[in-house]
Amino acid sequence: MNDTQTDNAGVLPIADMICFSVYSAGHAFNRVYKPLLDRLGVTYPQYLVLISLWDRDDQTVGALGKALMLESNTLTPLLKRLEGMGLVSRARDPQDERQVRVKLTEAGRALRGEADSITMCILEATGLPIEELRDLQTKIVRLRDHLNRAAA
Amino acid sequence: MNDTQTDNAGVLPIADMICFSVYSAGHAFNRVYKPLLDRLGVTYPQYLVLISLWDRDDQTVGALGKALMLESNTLTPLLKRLEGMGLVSRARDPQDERQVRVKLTEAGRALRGEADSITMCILEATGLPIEELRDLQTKIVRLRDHLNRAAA
DNA sequence: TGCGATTAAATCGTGCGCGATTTATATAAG
DNA sequence: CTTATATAAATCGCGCACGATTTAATCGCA
Repeated sequence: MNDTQTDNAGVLPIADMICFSVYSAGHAFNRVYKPLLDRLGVTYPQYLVLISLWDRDDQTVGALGKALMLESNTLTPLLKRLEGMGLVSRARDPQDERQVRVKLTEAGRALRGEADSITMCILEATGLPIEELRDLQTKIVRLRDHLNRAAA
Repeated sequence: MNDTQTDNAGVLPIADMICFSVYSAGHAFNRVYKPLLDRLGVTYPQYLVLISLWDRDDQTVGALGKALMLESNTLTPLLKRLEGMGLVSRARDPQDERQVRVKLTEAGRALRGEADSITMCILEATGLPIEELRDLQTKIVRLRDHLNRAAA
């Protein structure tokens, strides 16, 4: 026991905690994405919404929330910002007025052309080969799904 | 090409993006931590500060920021909240008045007793064996450090 | 048909995270 | 010494996240 201060039995140093690794890795991704997304004028969560709509246009707030694992209290103001920028439109579904359908505008579709180069920059920045990233991705998803099941 | 809408060449579905896995795994950790930390009355970032101080008391804002990879604009208000709760004290260093030294109060030290059971709950919630978590942790740290180096 | 229960978004308040800037102190160079 | 530079923290503004609540529309069922 040669700790500088106290008996550390039990409590891991922060650097060794997997939750902190995930937490700080999220911040690190943001730092890499920021300058790339600044050129599009969108934030990272906004970019995720665009990706989701590029894949499937005309989704409800709820469907977007399910895909991104976010609630309407997060998405509603974010979508209003995207609408304000002219990248998406929001309108009540006439078939079910409770739902709001989100669609890409022409400007929103146009940004899709930038996505591939951004992805390449990110892959480059990870410094890891693609197979390793895929493997890591699979493991993190498994971890996340376990956590979400435990939280429910 | 049997996509419902468009030609998806190049843009991965969100679910397959490693950045999104990390992003959503961070949220998942928070969801598991929330009810555990609520009983202590602290948030997850505040808890990280406490862990850092339990390991080494009497740190400057800058040192905490380095450990947690956060800036003073994030830490200062957070530390003021911890001070308001009576868990830490903040005081200018007489040797260098630019620096603020953060120390645990008796109440702050007392919370340390709860930490082990929280860690056990989290490990349990991951649903993964300890060796696998350690391996995953190492890989995520490597990814994070690559990203931070690329962002710099 | 009517009315309670359910569902979908939106609203509100709090606490991060961070870019940009400011304030205050310390250090270095002439 | 004094002035320029560097460093540490704080301040300000904005955009997430999310718990709790509210509003509005639909569904279930007698």
